[in-house]
Amino acid sequence: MSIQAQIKQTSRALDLLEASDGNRGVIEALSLMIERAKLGVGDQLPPEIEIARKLNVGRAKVREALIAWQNMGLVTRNKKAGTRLAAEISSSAIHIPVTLKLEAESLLRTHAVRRPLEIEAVRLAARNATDQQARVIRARAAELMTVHEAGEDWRAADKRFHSEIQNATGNPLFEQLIQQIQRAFNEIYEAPFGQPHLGQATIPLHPGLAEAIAVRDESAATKIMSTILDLVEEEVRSVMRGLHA
Amino acid sequence: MSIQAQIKQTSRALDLLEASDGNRGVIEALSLMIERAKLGVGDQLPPEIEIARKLNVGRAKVREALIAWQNMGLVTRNKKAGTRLAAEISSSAIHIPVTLKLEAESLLRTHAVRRPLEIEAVRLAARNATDQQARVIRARAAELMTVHEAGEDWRAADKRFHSEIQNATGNPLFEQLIQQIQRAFNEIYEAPFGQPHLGQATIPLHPGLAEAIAVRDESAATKIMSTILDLVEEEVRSVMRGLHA
DNA sequence: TATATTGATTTTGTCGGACAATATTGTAGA
DNA sequence: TCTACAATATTGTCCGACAAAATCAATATA
Repeated sequence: MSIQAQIKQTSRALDLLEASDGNRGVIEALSLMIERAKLGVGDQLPPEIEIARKLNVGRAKVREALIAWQNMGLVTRNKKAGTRLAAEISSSAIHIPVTLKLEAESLLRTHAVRRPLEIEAVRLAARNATDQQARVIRARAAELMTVHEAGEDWRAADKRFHSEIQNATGNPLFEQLIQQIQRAFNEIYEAPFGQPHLGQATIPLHPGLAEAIAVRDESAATKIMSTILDLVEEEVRSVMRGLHA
Repeated sequence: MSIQAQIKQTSRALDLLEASDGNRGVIEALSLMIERAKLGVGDQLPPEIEIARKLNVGRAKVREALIAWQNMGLVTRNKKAGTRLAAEISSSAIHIPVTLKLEAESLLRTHAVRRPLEIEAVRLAARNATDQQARVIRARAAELMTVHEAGEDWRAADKRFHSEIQNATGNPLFEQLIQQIQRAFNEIYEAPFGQPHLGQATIPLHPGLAEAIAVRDESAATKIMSTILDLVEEEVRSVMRGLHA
């Protein structure tokens, strides 16, 4: 290898920290700025021009960083209204974009990916939940039953229940991943089929699930969760059959 | 509401299709262009300026679209080398961005999420693999062993092996998700710890895994995969311990 | 001949300035 | 008090220019 090439490599390795991928520097500086100013969800950022001046970079660079955040759903941008925070931003966190490529026939595939994650989440919840969390899970299940029996829209309550379970795993990634997959699922489901009210049949199973987690019975909990997922899958299949007919 | 405001709203609703979020139009046009030109993974796109001319928009707009794709991992961009496709792009697919928020201590958490996905992938592969796919998996395992015994860098071969398994599930979402999580894992791993050569100890187990899948033994296959994941996890733990000491 | 160096070229990256589009805000009038 | 209109701030888009870097080709050197 030539001397110059060696020098090049060395210097590149040294620069990796700050230069590694384009506007990372700007993003980090912005995160820090936000943290310092104690901006929370809903707060407005300074205009692009001002940020650019403050960070001593061009407006284009700031724009790219902000657009990247917009694509990740961390901020919303509007003319005149400016850029507003849509999620908590801390300088210690890395946001990693993952893209799911969804085609029309992806409904069942999405569900197939969700399955192992949900089951593992339930298992971990049964293993790791604190007594406090177990109580909350039981309460959420009771709440869900009340809403359901009253004939009201139970989806929000259902979501709260499962959120609590995922929260009890002790690993926030489960909640993040599952909910985003769920969101993707709804996105392709709503388009052709309208309002999703999937999973009605599974609701009577929920109190049992809560109970199994509360008494730390991993095997019973995963078994119930598995049944729930089976029912949902069956429902999806029948809806799709109905559509093709 | 004023008449003008009403008109405004109506026209906005009509425009929603194409204008909804900024450069969606450009992105769609680009997808179509790529599909027409039959560009696949690894192929190079025309330079920004040319794309801009062809789509009759400014270079800035094209750049934003391409950068959005870059952030989603769909393309790679380099000076002089140009923009290359890193994933299949078709106009019929939706790319849904999912962002994982990773904190410093996320290494093990990332692994914990990967675990159920990998195990389920292996199970499905054992169930669904065609004879042809089984043969390829066996071949990849043999290849991996050769490379490893020769003392060379086995990571690429390892990746090919696991890709083939995920491919054999019949559900492309598994491959997408697992590999992106893996990418995230490496991103936080490489930064503090340097070269990642994790999983060396698991290589001797790989031929057995290939064999189990080939003979459709789901339970043996998931068992071996589980062991492999355990070993990797232990390795991560020990590396982290070494660092804290 | 083979290898290393140098230089040319192409493409993305960054900047600055200008104007367009538009949502918000304020203001005047019914 | 509400409605319609105008002013204004901010993002969105375009253009032109140059910087930076990676690749490729030609040249020099061992």
